[in-house]
Amino acid sequence: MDIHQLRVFISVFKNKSFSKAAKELFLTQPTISEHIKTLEEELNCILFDRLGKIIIPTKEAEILYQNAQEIIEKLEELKDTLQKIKSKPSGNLHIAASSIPGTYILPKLISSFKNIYPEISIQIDISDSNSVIESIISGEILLGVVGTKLHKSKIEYLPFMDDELVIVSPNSIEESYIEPEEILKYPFITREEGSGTRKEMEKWLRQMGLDIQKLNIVCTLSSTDAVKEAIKNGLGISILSIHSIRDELEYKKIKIIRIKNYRMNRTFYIATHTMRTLPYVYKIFYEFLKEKAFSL
Amino acid sequence: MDIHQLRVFISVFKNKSFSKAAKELFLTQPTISEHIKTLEEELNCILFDRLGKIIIPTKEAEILYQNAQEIIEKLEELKDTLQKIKSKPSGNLHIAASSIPGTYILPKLISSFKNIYPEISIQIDISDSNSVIESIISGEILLGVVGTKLHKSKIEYLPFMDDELVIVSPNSIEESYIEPEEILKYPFITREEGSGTRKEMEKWLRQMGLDIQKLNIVCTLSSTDAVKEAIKNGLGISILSIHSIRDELEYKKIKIIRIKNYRMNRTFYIATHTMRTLPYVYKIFYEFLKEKAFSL
DNA sequence: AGATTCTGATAAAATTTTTCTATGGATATT
DNA sequence: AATATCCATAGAAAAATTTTATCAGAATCT
Repeated sequence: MDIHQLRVFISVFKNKSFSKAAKELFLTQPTISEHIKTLEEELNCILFDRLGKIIIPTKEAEILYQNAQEIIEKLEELKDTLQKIKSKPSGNLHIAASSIPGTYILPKLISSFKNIYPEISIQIDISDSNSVIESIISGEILLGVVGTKLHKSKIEYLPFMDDELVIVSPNSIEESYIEPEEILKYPFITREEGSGTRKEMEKWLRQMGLDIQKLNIVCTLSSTDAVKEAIKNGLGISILSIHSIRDELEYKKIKIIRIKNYRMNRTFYIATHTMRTLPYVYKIFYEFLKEKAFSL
Repeated sequence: MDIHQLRVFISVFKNKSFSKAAKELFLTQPTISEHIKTLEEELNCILFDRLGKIIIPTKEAEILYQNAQEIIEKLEELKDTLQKIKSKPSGNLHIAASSIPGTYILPKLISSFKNIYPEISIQIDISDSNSVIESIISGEILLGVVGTKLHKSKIEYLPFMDDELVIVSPNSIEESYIEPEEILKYPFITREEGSGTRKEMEKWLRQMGLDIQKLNIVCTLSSTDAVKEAIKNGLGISILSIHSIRDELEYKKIKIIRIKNYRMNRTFYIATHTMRTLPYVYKIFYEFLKEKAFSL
């Protein structure tokens, strides 16, 4: 059954005439006749008694009229709903991010996003870049923020924010610029094996040509905050994202030591699946991030 | 939009596959593709993300799924309703009848009809045959019972019951068979001018070759009951339908005088419009009357 | 009563939509 | 790397919708 037929029926019922319905719907009268006939056959009942000049709807027509109207209304409503979720973003935003973006970058951005779209609720899952990408591929998550590019064919990466890894030390250390090898001189605080940050750290040390085995590791901790506390208390130095020590730097609780002629820069990316359609809320958030990119 | 497309969509959504939907609906996979494409265009949104081997429904698809199911359910329900009013007769039966059938024949029949179909409520409008036919032609009434055929082209008449008009007299009169002219001897009670029964009476007297002016009219009354009372009290004779004096004859309150070699027979008909469709309740009642025809 | 003007029905042609076959490219599985 | 399975696309075939043209019946108006 076609909705079109129901519309035709409704017009005939209202106009009490096949030909008037034809005019109303910009169709010809035989077309109307045909549609009513089809409906009558499909529903196995007579809808109009043709008395020559006038037609009279049957009881069946009265029932059909009520229901047909409801069905068409429901359909219009549905179309409306589908349009509205495009124009009035609300709902749940479930995103994943690796630890630095998830902990130090997104919360601030999300706070200002919530000011614009208060009805949108947001959930951030923090894990490492690898898990974030995996959950996007598996379809669990539609949008992530990561610091590494993986599975390049299936994931679209939009550069979104720069990060710099710096050597963070207690204020007690006087030097501000050192050679890479000098790192080995200082007591070093590290993250637990397997953590994303640990891998990242090792990658950079290797890149500077340092043998990780030769590090003077005094402590292994399992969170960035714990590492920061250890540094504040003069336990040693570590390598951290500049984003993670914004406050501590401002209040001069710790200091940065830079390596001569060397910067540990990296970029965070917004990661999405190349083939998935983002619901409107996600698109909005995506555009928002794009606009705010590189602003911190 | 075709309901068919919604069914296709629902199948794809449930099966999470175009080709499985094709199998389920006995269509080919390209047909399914085409239908989903059409829907997507009509609703102006993507319904499934095609990730190669698997498809994932979008948010829009989730919404459409809910609504499409409801719409289809509503449609099935509607078809059901239209079938049910065929199988479970209930509702209102509005019929018209001329005075004798309406007063003395139908009540009894309706009583036994109600025993079979208790949910059907019945209204009888009693008027003269002319008005009954007019109200059928005007569409006000779908079924009537009358004693005369009028407007034969538009009305279908089904013979339904015989009537005999008899001369009714007080028990005090001894004769039981008289010649037509002898009617003039007796004091005569008549109905008011314009009433159907009066016209009928005049018609029969004229047919017997009697001059109505010569009747010895002692009283003009406006209901059959009043006439009967008058006869019981010995005021005079009258001509009445045999149906209207069934009880009085049984208890011998009055007597019948017949005319030698002459019978005032007529037939009652069930009258319906040739072009109107009878709702199922009416059809049932019509069949019921047909079955009970000539049974009283 | 007869002409006119409504009404809807019908047949045949034109058009549009639906469906199929065949094929291709992509992804997942072994 | 080979195979199987998935969806998309193009073109042909089938089915449906719609139109034009015409008819017959009913109401209306001389």
